[in-house]
Amino acid sequence: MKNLTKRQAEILYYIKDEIENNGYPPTRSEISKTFGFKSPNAAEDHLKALKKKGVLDLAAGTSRGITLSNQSSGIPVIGLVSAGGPILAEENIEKTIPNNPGILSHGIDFYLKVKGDSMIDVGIFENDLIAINKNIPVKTGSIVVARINDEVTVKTLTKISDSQVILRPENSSYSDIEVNPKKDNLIFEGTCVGLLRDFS
Amino acid sequence: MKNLTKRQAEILYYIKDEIENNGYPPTRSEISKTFGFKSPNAAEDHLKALKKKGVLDLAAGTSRGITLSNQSSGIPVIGLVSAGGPILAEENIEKTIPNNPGILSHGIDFYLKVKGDSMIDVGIFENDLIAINKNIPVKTGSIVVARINDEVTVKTLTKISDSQVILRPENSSYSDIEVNPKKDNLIFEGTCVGLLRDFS
DNA sequence: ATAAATACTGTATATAATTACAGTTATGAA
DNA sequence: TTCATAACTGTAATTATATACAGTATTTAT
Repeated sequence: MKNLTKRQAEILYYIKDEIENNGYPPTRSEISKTFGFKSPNAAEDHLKALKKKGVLDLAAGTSRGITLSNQSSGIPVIGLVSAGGPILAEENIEKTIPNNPGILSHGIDFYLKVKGDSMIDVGIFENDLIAINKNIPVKTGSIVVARINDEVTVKTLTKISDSQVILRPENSSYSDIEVNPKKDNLIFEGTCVGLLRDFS
Repeated sequence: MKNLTKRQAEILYYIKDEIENNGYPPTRSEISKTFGFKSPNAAEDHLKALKKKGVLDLAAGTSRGITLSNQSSGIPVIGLVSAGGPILAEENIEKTIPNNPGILSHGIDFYLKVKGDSMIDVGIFENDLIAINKNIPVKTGSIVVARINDEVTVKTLTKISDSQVILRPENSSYSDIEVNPKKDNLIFEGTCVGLLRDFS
């Protein structure tokens, strides 16, 4: 996705929101009213800019003819995470799947494709997609996505203090992972809020 | 949902389809063109009838102002199935959750809330929602929803013939269920195409 | 330094869209 | 039989909407 300006992002977000709430996109006038524009042409200009950047499409001569591109309406699925950069970096996004507000009780920032069998005792299997929320504060008992010295892992958080964090694999063949946040580089990427499995 | 006429169901389905494909609902003219009506008022009449029956809502003076009710856009979640009637009977529907075309590779007719632990070895846990497609022909190896003498169960289908059907619980503590379709009343309600779990 | 992009105001217009009113025909229920 | 519902045709008017053109001011790349 090309870099959107702050204003453009606001407008895209508003359109997304309107579609979620009303079931149909806003008109130029509605956009203008919301943002306080005195001319519908301000909205028109923004829509053209957003179209140019590929985040939406406009059907000519069609009222409310705004379609969000999959990219901007979908939720990214993260496969293997490359070392270094942020988890949501373009190179980590395997695909996007349509957003479904209301399907889970918490918001979903991304899906992570599960590797390995370290969580099978709680029914998380290889290739399952776990739904991650980045903003819920991590707490003991939650299943979290943690990055320890640049390696991304999914575990149950069983203890968290300044000097010791314990991450538990939910599989009796594995042992707890102890991390000292003062020595190791530990980042919590989010909390698991749901699971999606496709039998195909 | 009040009983829709065949025509009304066709029109509702078309609207649903348009929203899925375009991202916005059709106009009266577009509906009329699709169904060959010579007057946009035919569509208007249908919309009013559908609104009266509660399956959609119309925003006055608003182009494409059609919102599908949750009931008609969502997918039913089936909790406990009462004996007798069809699985999708109103009384079995616990709630509906928004439809998300594209989230799984097969269509979803309903979700079934899992009871018991008979499928934990394949990661299906109590209270998980399994996504069911009614129309995929059942085959060995699939996880199916079967109704045996009016009791609904989820198992792996391991053998199917005229005289013997074997349903396997995926939990080493349970034994295979053998059914003789000639003697017992066996109905396949659908095939499991996915799984949804909400950590809340 | 200059061009291009961003972020608007202001005006105007063709046309897209809703929606009312007046009918017709058929069907099933009271 | 008569009334309500369903399923349309046909016309028309108001208003909702897209969208072009002409500007202005600011910021950002080159």
